[in-house]
Amino acid sequence: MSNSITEQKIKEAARKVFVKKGYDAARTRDIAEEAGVNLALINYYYRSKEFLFDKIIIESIDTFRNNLYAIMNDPVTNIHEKIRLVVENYYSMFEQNPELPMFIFHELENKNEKIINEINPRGIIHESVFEKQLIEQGKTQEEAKQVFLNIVSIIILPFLGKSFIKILCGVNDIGYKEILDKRKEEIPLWITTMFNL
Amino acid sequence: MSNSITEQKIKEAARKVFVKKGYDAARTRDIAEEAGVNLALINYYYRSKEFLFDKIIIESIDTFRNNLYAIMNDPVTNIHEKIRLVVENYYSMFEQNPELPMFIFHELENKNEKIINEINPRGIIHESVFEKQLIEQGKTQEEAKQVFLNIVSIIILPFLGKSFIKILCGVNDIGYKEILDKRKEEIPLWITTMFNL
DNA sequence: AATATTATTAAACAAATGATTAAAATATTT
DNA sequence: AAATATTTTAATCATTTGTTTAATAATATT
Repeated sequence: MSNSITEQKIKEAARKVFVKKGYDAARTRDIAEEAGVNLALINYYYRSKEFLFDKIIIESIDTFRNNLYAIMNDPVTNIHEKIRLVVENYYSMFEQNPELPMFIFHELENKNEKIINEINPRGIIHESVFEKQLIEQGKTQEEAKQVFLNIVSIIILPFLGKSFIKILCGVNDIGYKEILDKRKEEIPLWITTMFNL
Repeated sequence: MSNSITEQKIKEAARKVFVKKGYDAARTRDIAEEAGVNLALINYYYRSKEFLFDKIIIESIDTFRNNLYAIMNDPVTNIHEKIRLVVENYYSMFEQNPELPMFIFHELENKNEKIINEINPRGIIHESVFEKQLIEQGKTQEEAKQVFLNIVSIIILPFLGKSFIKILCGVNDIGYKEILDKRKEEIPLWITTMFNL
């Protein structure tokens, strides 16, 4: 009953369609077609478009969140290693799935009340190992949050705003890719320089 | 005929509704109601939802773009003043209209082919005064792009991802606001430190 | 004042869309 | 093998939604 092949096919197709088009533009018929499955089976297995969507967005956010959490709370790695790992983690995630960050950010801003109650509420930076390590370096809790926020901003925004960046920098797809690759190397250094780490 | 009161009311209402809900979730009936105007008048004055949307998104992007362009090409201000002006410009823009950045970024990624052809194609950083000033400081063109991109990333991402940041940092609306206010002061220093300016 | 043009309205249309139903096919249990 | 439960299908429903239409009102022009 639970976790039939069909059920899995629907979820995978839904993930694909929702991530690509967003909740509002995604059609249940798109999902059924992508899954190669009769339209009615979506409601049969998942009750409604909205229930199906909630499952997927919550899974996406949790994956996103948990990766970050694991890196930031590893007691073995130091500050510099953590920064490098965060960069590598998100670069590989977003290079494989360039539409994922916009999906998460957009849907989270859109329908936040409902979703937020369902995802793991534990803050990632607050009382993390990363925070402790920064405090050992003489930073305050508030500064630690800003360090963290700048890491995330510098990594994610270029993935969120591909077209935006192409316009701003006056480059094409190749130029965009070059800029991103170059950044990947520089980000850890930028962060350590910026905060004297 | 052109620019009647009704026509303006529709455009203003449409801007409000589109920015808040996005193209896909916005209903022509929402716009008509917000404008206090008969539904048919939308098509009477603007032909279709899509034509109306295009007008608004292109205006939004151009405003966004032109503000940045003006600051970055002012021959009078130096690098540090430009950075501060960019920060102040976008903070005041986004504090007044917090949903604007997500609107622009999301729609730009969504329907980019059509929109991109209509907006001012001139790159903002390429051959700008800001770029020249950075080159005088010994930076390359590629480095200048990265400087610019980091400024934009650090400023905009926290506005794009309010919920995201609240989750990551484990703060509420007040904590979010405090973080943003604090950043505003720090960003120029971060950028100059990061790039040795 | 008469006429033409423009603006507005209420109603309706056609297509799209999420969901349901009842029957058929398939699998499982007795 | 028969009976029962589960899965799948095609058709249909009820709403929603962008758009159009035809009539009316308001305004401008002659």
